[in-house]
Amino acid sequence: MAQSDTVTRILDTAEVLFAERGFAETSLRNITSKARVNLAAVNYHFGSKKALIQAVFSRYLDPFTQRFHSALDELEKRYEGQVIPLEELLETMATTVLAVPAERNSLKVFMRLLGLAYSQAQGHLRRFIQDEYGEVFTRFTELVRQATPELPDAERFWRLHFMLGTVIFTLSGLDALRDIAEKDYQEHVTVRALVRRLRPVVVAAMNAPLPPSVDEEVYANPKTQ
Amino acid sequence: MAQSDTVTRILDTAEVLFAERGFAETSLRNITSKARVNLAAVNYHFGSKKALIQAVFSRYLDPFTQRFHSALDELEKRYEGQVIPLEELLETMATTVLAVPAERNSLKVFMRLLGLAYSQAQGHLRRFIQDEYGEVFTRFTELVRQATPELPDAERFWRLHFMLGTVIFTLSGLDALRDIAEKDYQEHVTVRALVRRLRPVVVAAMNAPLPPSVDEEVYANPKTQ
DNA sequence: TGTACATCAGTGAACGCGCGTTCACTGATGTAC
DNA sequence: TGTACATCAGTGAACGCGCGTTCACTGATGTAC
Repeated sequence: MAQSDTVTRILDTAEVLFAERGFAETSLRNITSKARVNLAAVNYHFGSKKALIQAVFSRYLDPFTQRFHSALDELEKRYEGQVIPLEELLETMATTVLAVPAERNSLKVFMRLLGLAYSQAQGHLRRFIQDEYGEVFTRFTELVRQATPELPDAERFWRLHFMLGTVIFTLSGLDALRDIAEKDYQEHVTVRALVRRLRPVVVAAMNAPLPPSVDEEVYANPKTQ
Repeated sequence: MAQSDTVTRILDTAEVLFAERGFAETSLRNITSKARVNLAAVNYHFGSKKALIQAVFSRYLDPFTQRFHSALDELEKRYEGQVIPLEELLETMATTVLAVPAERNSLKVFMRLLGLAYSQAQGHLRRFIQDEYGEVFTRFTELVRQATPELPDAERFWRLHFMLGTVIFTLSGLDALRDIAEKDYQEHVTVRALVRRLRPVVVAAMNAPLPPSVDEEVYANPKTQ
């Protein structure tokens, strides 16, 4: 086994198992036996299970942030100081998200991992991701701010997270949802088809009318459609 | 300790710990020591950890489905066979979701649990929820179908799940998001305030224009806002 | 009213098991002189 | 060119620990006659 093929095999196997069952539910013995690698190799190469989890994320997020920064650079150059439209920003993000894992056919895995990062306990992981990759997200939200000057800052913040929820929830639960959709509507759903469906929904959501301020709020007439 | 106060204490403690850290990360020893109850009591009263997890869900979902059915009955009576507008349906669902846990001040816990049900491995849990509570969800989606006749069935299916993602992701990650929002925008966010923000977004998302069919799809002119 | 027995909630201690991690070790390859 | 030593990837076996579950038991309350 040449000069750390082992490391790659551990990462490849770990990301699949983590995505399928979560971090706590996946033991190092699961990983190493499936990867046909010695149990002690994980601790030898990564130091600990925590560090392995972080390494799995880095392998996706490092190329992602790099590409996303370049894509945003290009966009800024193309618009020469003019405001970049929201659709362009969303499109660029979608394209980058799709491009990265395409190299190893596992967008699903990437999305499941992101979903887990948010929902699983693993406080260390949220901190790690924020520290290492928070910057590119900040850059993106600043551009979104310029593209949506009419939105109050807090409203924009919440709507971005609403949409983040939509995307992560849908794509990370894709397998289960796809099974239902296939059974009920006889259509096979690709990730790209889903992104096509997501586009108008996300744009409409970001451009939705502002909620009434608290004192204006009244009981809606139930007869108004 | 009178006639199964113990059961209540176990459930009260378990739901909080499960919501905070997930199922696998919460041991029976965590629960029983915090609830100041004997370790063996969980297996005595519930039979197993799995059954305890399901009991925690039933305690929320039983009253929820009951109230939701009544609310839908009332709505159908009020509209006497006419189509119930989408806004009414969404409003009714929101009201019911808010009403149930209000009785014990833990909407947050309820939402975290729902989020976990989707994202954690726990296959038994998804099956349990589908079997026990699938019916009311089916009834609701049928009413939504009547309210949105212009949407293709598959499109409606996906949009409902997009919105489910938004709600579950936002409310289940509420604490973390609230911390950020409070720091950056100096506003304290209540769940009710969030629901107020969610309303127009969800409506706009459901009413978004249909995506172009695959053959119509062309590269958008980057200059069009 | 009294006694014998059954039921039930709860307990304390132990069970075997799988976990992440550690440690002493091997054997191949690279480096210094 | 040859030898001694260092470095490095990888290994096999064991470590202690916390886990869910089980089991024999207690003591209070209810029921039958």
